[in-house]
Amino acid sequence: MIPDRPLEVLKAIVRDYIASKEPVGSKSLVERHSFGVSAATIRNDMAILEEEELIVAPHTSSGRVPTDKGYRMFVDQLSEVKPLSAAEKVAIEGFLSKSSDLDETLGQTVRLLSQLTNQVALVQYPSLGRASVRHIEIISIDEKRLLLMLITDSGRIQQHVLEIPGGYEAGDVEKLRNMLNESLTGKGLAEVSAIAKTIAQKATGKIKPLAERVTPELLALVDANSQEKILLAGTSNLARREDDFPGSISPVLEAIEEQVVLLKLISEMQADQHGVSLLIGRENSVDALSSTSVVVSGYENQGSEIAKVGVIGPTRMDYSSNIGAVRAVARYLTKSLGGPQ
Amino acid sequence: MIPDRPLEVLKAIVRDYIASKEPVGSKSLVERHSFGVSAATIRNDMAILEEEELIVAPHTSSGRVPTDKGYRMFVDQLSEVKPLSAAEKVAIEGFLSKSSDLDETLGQTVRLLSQLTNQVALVQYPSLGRASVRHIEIISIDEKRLLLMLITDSGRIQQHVLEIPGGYEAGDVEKLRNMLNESLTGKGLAEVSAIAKTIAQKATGKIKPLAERVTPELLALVDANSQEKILLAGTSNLARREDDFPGSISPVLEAIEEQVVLLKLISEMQADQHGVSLLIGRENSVDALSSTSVVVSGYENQGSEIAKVGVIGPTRMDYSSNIGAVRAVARYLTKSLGGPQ
DNA sequence: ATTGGCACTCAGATCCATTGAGTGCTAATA
DNA sequence: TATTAGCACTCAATGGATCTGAGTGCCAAT
Repeated sequence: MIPDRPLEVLKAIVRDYIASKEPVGSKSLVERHSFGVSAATIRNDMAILEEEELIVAPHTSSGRVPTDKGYRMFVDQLSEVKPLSAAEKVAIEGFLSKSSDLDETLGQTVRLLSQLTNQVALVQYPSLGRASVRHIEIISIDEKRLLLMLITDSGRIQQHVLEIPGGYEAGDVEKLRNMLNESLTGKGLAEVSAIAKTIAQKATGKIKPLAERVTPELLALVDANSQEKILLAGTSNLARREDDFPGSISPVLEAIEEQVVLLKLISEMQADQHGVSLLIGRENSVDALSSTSVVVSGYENQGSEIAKVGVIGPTRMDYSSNIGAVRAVARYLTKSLGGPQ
Repeated sequence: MIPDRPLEVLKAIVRDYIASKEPVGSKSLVERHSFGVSAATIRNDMAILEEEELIVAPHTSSGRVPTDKGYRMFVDQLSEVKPLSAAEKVAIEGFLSKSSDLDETLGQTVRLLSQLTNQVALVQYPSLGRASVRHIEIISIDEKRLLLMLITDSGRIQQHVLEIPGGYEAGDVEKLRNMLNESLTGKGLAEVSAIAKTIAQKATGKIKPLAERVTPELLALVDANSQEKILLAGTSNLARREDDFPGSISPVLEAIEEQVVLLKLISEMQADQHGVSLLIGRENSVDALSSTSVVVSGYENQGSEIAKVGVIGPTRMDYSSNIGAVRAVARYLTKSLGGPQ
């Protein structure tokens, strides 16, 4: 176990390094903080920390820099996160209270979070594994085209335009719609597939061809729906911190734009005591992201967690305020989604 | 006017510089191209070009680099653009022929173009100044909520969830919907505002409160609809060309993420003989974009241009192939939108 | 108009000495 | 045993000084 003072020294090193980007040495430490001991003593403590691989020296005879493990210990020690300023709270309230449309809400959220933290922000679209059908609608656009809509109880609306080369009759569409709604409303998305197929088979007479045209598209909608998706904002915030990345930032940006990778990453993260979870540096498995940290929190709808929001930035980030911001935004988002329910 | 050979020299300089990123000197020019004259002669020609500010020397004794004006002359001379490879054509066909949903189509387009060109690609959502209402739909979601939809003839679908605190009756909704459709279908979006207001006033009895609740939201939808919007893809492609940007790329990325700025920029661009228009370096008025060039082309729906697609990249880009790709994608996009019409 | 010849320029590479923040170790001290 | 002062040592960074070579501009000859 690490004794007390060395732990304090570690915290001081992390804080100073985050602030200055310079490796921090024993002398500047005793200057900036009042440990009540001399630089030599601090040096002894630093030797312990180095032994434990919590800090490392970029080269012999230079200050120390926290390792991933050091950052990890730092955040785990973090008992309280920096609370948001009043102005920030107002900003959040203002932003999120406006609209009840899911797309808009998420879009605003991600921009808000990126401005709040000066990092790249991300919002995962609600995963719809557990969602269910609220309503299915079929609307006539013109003689040969229909608009098929799927509305889920999480508020997500998905639509697709269908060509009906031979045209259709309004009455048939009406009937089909009623059939679909009767059998599918309230059902989980996972069940839709099986049920819809039996409908297509049960359909008789004039309705049959229409049903056979529509149901596959409905399934496609369900699929598209359960396809995970991430919204990003503030990519330029990463670029602004260019020199926190050895070599070039471009591989980092590439990795972040790669939805699949990001999704896998955040889906594996489990919330900790603050309701926030984070991956520091190489704790994540993506090579290009080895000098970034990810901070995410889940947001909920109807009491169960449906997806995540968070930020991603250089390992050398202000964990305290980022954790605070992510947590706050996740809460407000939950509220905002739960509200109009 | 610039004589013939100097013009050829300019072209060679541009091409060599684009390929090598090194200022190009007289000697390497005569080596790589067969002008049939000596380096000294080329130097004379280069003096002319420099006189005309088409090229410039980074420092006294170094090769020359094209100026914005030089690039401009180069592209204006460009009689034919590089045709796409067969593989690229296949890629375009494959990508775009799939879906008839506008959102999806544009999303695919922008990703495709960014991959094709290795630049940042952008697609402007159709401007709806000239669009008209195809259909208005009101769908019941639950006892206290309605989904209001606006479908325009450009295929764009916009929706918004409405809270009706006091609840509503299905019949009233039906009536209102019919009223709205009767008076608004086929009308231009610009006219909707005035007409919708009179409907709210004409409404009587039970329908009146509902109408008064719905029409403002409808107007909001029209507004949101005519609000211009741009889709981006491949931001990391810019980062990969970091060293084409003096100082840092981050201001460039910031400017590009600033929708308003970009919109203004591309809306002012007029197509040239190839159906493509471009801004080179400082030809655009955005300071942060002074070392980027923008290549855009309009795409059409129903014969009239509705919006633009294009790429943005460092001034030192391969204009020929980028122009080719942008033009091709714009054409396929037009076809793809026009097709299901 | 073109060319060979030549002096000139200057960014970039290479080498070297200097500097100073920071270290690790040891012996003295509380 | 924990702390400290003292000191020799290390090494990145800094700032000349020098060298090199690609490339130029100009001129006299063709």
